Amino acid sequence: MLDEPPDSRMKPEKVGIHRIAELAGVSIGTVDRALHGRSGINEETRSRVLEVAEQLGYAPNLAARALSMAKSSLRIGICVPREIHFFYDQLWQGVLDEAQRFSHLGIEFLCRPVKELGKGDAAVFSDLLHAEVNGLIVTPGNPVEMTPLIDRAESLGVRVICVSTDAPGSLRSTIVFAEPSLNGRMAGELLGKCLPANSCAAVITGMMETEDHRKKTEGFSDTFPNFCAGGKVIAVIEGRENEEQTYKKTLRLLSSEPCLAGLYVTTVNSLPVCRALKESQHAGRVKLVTTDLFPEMIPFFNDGTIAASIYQQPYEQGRTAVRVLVDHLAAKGPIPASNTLSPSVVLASALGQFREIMEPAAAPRLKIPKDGRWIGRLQSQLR
Amino acid sequence: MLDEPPDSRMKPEKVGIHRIAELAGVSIGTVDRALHGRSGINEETRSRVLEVAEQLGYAPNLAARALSMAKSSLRIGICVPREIHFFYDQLWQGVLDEAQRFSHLGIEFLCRPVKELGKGDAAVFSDLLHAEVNGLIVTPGNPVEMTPLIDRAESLGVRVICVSTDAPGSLRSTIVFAEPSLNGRMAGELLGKCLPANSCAAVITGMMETEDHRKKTEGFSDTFPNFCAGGKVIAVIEGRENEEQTYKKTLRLLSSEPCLAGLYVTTVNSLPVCRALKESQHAGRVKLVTTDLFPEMIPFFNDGTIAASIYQQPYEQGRTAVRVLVDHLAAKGPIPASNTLSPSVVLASALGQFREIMEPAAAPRLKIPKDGRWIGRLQSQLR
DNA sequence: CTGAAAGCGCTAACAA
DNA sequence: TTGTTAGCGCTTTCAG
Repeated sequence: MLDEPPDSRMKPEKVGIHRIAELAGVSIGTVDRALHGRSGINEETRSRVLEVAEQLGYAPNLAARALSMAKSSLRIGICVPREIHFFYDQLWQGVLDEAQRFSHLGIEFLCRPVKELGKGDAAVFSDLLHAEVNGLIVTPGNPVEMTPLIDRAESLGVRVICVSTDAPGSLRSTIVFAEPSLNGRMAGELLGKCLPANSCAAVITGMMETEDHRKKTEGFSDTFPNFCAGGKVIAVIEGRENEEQTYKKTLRLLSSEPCLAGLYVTTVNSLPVCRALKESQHAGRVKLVTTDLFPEMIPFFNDGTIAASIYQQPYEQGRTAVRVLVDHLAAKGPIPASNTLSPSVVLASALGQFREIMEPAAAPRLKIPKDGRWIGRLQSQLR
Repeated sequence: MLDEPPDSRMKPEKVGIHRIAELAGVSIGTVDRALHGRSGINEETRSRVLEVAEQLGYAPNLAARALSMAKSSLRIGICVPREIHFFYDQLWQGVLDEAQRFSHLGIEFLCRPVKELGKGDAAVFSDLLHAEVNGLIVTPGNPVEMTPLIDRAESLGVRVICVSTDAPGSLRSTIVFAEPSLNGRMAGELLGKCLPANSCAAVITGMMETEDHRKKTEGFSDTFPNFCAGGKVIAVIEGRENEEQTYKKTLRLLSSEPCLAGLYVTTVNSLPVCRALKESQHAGRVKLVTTDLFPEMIPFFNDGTIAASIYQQPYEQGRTAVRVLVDHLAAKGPIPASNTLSPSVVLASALGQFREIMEPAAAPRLKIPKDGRWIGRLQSQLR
């Protein structure tokens, strides 16, 4: 163990706008104008200042900036559904957790949860626009209806980030999500690799009108045969988000298609499928790949009914959306054109890793301020 | 589209030490003393101030604090290997990216890369301790040698976070990693589910003396039979991190065990195994699960030689380590006892999601300041 | 024991 | 076109 004397590090001369001003022979006001491309400065002076800054490797002190801009602080609006809990609780939690971490930048978060995907989000959205937000995080349940609103926001200089669901034709600054077709393709690859050649598989989805459901189904159908020689997708069943209907249709499918070896459920509605499989003695024999993850699925993982689940990581989606927006707004960084998360493959052995999700006790029913108002702040550190 | 008038939100009165001082009828100096448990204040006054603060839900403005404490700012030391590139470049990148995001807190990062895991890290570590860091991020390649150093650091009030590798007996504040045995178990479950009953599998590892390699191997051996009825792990081969040796041993295994149906490589050394499989016409027929991910693996994914890879997400590990440490140091938040990431299952269909890793062009060979000194700063935003 | 005041580095409004 | 100056909210030092 070397016990060397503290190394003699020299303090590198602080480089701030004052230093630049000094070296360039101007005042800090001018330096500021040069650095920010503001008007009212001689081009010659500007380039001289910039050169000095560059030479010094100047980087602004963001703490100082945040502080000095404290009055005109940033406001971020959030318009995301409450239902389905399983998914959006996690998303909200991610948003709030990350928001909290930026409390010191004095960023204000206006949380406006909507009841359900696509229900009343347009009203809430334009409401937030009027609140003069600088950025908006939204889950556009109804892209067609939402697109003009998003475009208007962007044209007003309000950066819009879509989370979890896209509004493809719109001018939104970026999207944070797990591509639905990728979900389908991963499921297809997994099942294709796990089943013997010439196997039959089926998809149980919600409704093919829904883009998300359709894309997952297509992704699966395209991919499965590539990984299972001679494999076929013999049925696509629409459960229409209804438990009873899904349960019955699954039972019917199982009895009418005895060759069935694999099943892919594209929605969160996997419990009725699990029940149908168990009750008809198919559990474990028909390989089941589901979507997302919630506590009620645990037993079906443990007894082998569910082979794997493709998890869209809502918590990470929420965190990422906030992070990207804040990085852009506060640090003036660029916004990546897209931030697609890779869905993760959940296996029984790794269930323990998704603790936050599996222990409702640890994350008591998420409380979002009723009045929709929420200001970032860290836990009180009094004492 | 509702065009309502801007809602009449009242500005919530800013709550800072001035506000507290006002309401408590004291000066900001006194408030500061109360809030920080400093001496020289009447206990009665203190509790009154604290009460007011609590009532107001006061949270300090960290930007202001960082600014005013600019001289005595936080210092974080980072002691992580350079080699193997595949893995540690990503880890470093995650560390630097996240560090950069905290530049506004005026945190100073002392980066001291060591050549290779366990090579000279003790010296670097105690060096950093002398630099009076407040926190340390380290990859203890040789836990036994490192433990006393870590313990000393912690006893000096320096929080130590282990990344990627643990020093189990030490007093380190927390660990950020993907549990090796979990890697093995996931690989075992995947192969077990993809192979028919009574299949034979084998493990190719580095050396069983290495804890990481041993744990992965054990995890796999324990799990595989649970998911493959009658399945057996018929061989554990030590490639000793040597390409040639691994290649030859794999070839030998393949010819001596014609029943072999599955293979799990626990180390980054999977290329020679891929080559052996292809050249002996076993590619695709023997299901291969590998570890980690780097560009040279792409073709083997695409042609089906590699069925899946268990990826330890080094980038996320680096980011998480910095985030946890900064959250604790700057915001005085608690340090979670452990932060285990779930390894992700990489499939051919999802390769595109790991773009950062797959496109060396996009991330030109990571540059870590040679002198080991690095101060958080955002990319120069000069014009 | 308590109050007053000087910055930290930057932005923005106002003067020249 | 440029310089000057008043804060932003907090820590810290120096008086009272």
